[in-house]
Amino acid sequence: MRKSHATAVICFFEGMRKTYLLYGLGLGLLLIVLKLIEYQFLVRMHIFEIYGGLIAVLFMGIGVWAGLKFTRKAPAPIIVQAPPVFDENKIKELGISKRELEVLELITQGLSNQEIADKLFVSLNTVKTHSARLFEKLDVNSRTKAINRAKELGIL
Amino acid sequence: MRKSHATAVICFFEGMRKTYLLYGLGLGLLLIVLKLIEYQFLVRMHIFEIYGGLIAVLFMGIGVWAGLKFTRKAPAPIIVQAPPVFDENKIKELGISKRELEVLELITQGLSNQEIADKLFVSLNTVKTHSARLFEKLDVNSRTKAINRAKELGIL
DNA sequence: TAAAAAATCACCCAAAAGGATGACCGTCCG
DNA sequence: CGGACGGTCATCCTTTTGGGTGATTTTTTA
Repeated sequence: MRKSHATAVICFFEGMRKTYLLYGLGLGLLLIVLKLIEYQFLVRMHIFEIYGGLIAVLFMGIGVWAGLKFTRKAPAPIIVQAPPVFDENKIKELGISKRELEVLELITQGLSNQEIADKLFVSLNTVKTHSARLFEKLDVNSRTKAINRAKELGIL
Repeated sequence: MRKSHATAVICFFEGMRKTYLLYGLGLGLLLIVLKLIEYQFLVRMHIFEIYGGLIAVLFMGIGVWAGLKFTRKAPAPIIVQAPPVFDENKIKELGISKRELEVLELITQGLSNQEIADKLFVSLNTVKTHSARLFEKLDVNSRTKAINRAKELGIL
């Protein structure tokens, strides 16, 4: 399913800055050069192997370089410690209800849905619907992501 | 003239371990396939562009993948010294290995096992065994509890 | 160099979590 | 009154996690 390497590669290239367009342009130029070579020498001489080999070597090199370059951990992780501002506005903004907030807090405490259900004296199904709506509002799809999201938003 | 391809492949994979010969073989097969395509369809039809583009994309992808894969292998002892963020004592005390620690961190970042597997270039099963041992060592039974436990211990 | 530890992957199974939908019941408000 | 909203619960189904076991390979270490 989502196991493909392509996924990983795509992920790495997400969120790049404009400057990296230069690299794209570089590649484009490279292609043009290759084009010239192709039509002026290689193709006419029927040595596709060299042409293909060149491209292969070249782009593999580029791939290695680019892959390494863009995945090097950002030396400056910036200040991840976000403002711990307890923000009630965001809660309202996202339309999170009281009960949902309770569930969120218990989730961040590491409780399972069943444990939450026991603690709040409601059924497991109820907790599931609360958490489902919560995830929707927080725009996440798992409790671990919800935990981080809650911290991001300054909730809890 | 498939030698030029082979040369590149050999150069790139020099100094690697035996098992990685498999990758070489894979590339070899790929080349053969390309060869067939070349002679049977593309060249005859004068669409070098597609052929070249294919090779470019393919090998760039391979380059990115290979570059990442094989550089992750190289453990950087330098990095280990850098972040004194971790509480090394407790980590050793609990017998948590390096890889397990990596998994733990990614878990705390809210990633699913599949996402972790993609990021570390290992299989889902491997991530599962890592996390299983991790949970055992942390004395928890879920990832959300592991997150809190990690914070308690001052890990991460 | 031999033994131990770490890392990798696989298969099985059970439990938990997640997604979608529908329903019922209060309360509050226009 | 009649919606709208929040809370409750349910069913069905899929995906993800967690737990257990076994195996191979690589790396570290004694």
